Amino acid sequence: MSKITSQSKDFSQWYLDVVKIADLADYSKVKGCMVIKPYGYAIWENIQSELDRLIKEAGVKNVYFPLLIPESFLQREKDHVEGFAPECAVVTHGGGKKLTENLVIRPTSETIMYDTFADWIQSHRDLPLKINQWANIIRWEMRTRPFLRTTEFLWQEGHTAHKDKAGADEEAYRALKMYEDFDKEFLALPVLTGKKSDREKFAGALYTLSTEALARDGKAIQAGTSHNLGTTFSESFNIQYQDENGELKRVWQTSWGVSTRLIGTLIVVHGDEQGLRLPPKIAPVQVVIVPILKDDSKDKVLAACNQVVSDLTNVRSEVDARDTVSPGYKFAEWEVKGVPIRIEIGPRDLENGSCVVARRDTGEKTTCELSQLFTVVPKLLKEIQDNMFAQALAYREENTRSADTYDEFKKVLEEHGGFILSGWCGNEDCEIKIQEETKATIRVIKEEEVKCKCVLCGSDAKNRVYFAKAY
RNA sequence: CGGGGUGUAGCACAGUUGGCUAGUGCGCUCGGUUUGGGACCGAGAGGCCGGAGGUUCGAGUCCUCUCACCCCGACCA
Repeated sequence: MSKITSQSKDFSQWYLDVVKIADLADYSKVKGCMVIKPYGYAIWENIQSELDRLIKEAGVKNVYFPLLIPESFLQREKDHVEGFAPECAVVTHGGGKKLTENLVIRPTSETIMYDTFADWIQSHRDLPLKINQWANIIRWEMRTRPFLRTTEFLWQEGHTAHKDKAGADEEAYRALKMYEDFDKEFLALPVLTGKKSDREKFAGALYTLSTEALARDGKAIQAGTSHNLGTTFSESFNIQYQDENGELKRVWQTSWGVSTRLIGTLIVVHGDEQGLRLPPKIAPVQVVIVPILKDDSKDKVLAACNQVVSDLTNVRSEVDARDTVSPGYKFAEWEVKGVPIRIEIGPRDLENGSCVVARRDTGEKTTCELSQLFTVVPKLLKEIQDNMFAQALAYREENTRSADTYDEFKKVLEEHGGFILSGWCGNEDCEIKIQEETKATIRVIKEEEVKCKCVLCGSDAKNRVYFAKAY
């Protein structure tokens, strides 16, 4: 196993090293795609199972729709096709013949699902309709990076239909809140939430809500999105229902999703010089037990280790019993992989009936009685989970600054990066000019009444917004 | 598609003004000693030097063409 520190001159290289050395994923021979390895996929499975539970608790049912979408479906909605056409992979042949109509590999499933929604929805009694799909999608991005942006990625996409705007608003904000809570509770990620500017919103949406995390290099990363699609798609796909008065009406829709990018987000937010740090709730291995093996005490030590595994019920623990590498090697390896707790057990410990417990989040080592582990470990896992959130939150707060003038804005951006809270007049020209000159974009709009001036043009601001350079 | 860079063993890289049998470290295999923070000694295996063409007595090295990948931008979850 190679090491991280020496090669990692900049953040980008550090990131690639962590992905590789923590054994999460490899580049695939297919350009822009990646092979997710067992350890990386185990993280995704944990994210999936926890989030899937929350989705179902909200009354959303899982479904599966086809990978291939007739090109004409996409073309039915003008903004949507304009937004996605450039990044679509298109199938032109099948069965050895040229197809009469090209099939697009889904870049997102709105169109193919909503064509069917038109059949499923007839009456107000059919509403709200709430479904979710776990799937892979393809977007032909120009530059890719494992987990953060890949040509193919795995995600979850929720799609709902409602009687009116209020129903869709409520659902869009419910999904946003669900993501915010999930990010906090399971991924220990503090996120900013709010509306995107029209320029940054989803192609075809009325508005887009987003959760935004802050990476250690001071760049923002969009972790999840939730869109109120208005009646855009119900108009192009003719999704209508009869209300209580027999009147024919268009449904209001939402869609919302998070992807394998969450894994990339974990890396860029929680990672450190030693590699990955995983929040206990989604770590594939929560506790690794490293035996110190000497010939005369080997069996006793291993037996004690196995006993710890069986004592730790409801904890994902395992013994690293390899005798081909030294304990020091194992320590380093599991640190790169981000395992929250390491327990060391050797002959010296056995004499005292104790062991060494090391935390990945702080590096702190303590001694603990073996008989107490079953209470100490769960408590410590919770503490690590909370501490990681607190650390990330403190980092974000330290790196969120406000700027009232454009000079100040540019200075903060250059010196610190991070989020910058500034007034914005709501004019797209100002937004574009700021982006062109500084690379910073509006991440989310703070939805509250304010009295301040636009950071660029100086006219009355509609809102304060968080700017940042982004992934 | 623009700008920069790299292609030599599984990985990371050396390789001088062209010169003998292409090297080093990590990893791998075998043997032994080790094991509380990435162990050590010894012996091995592993190469179409990205590809094609050229110059030359002789090319990893020089020339031409090509291909691939990486980084920075435009695009984006």
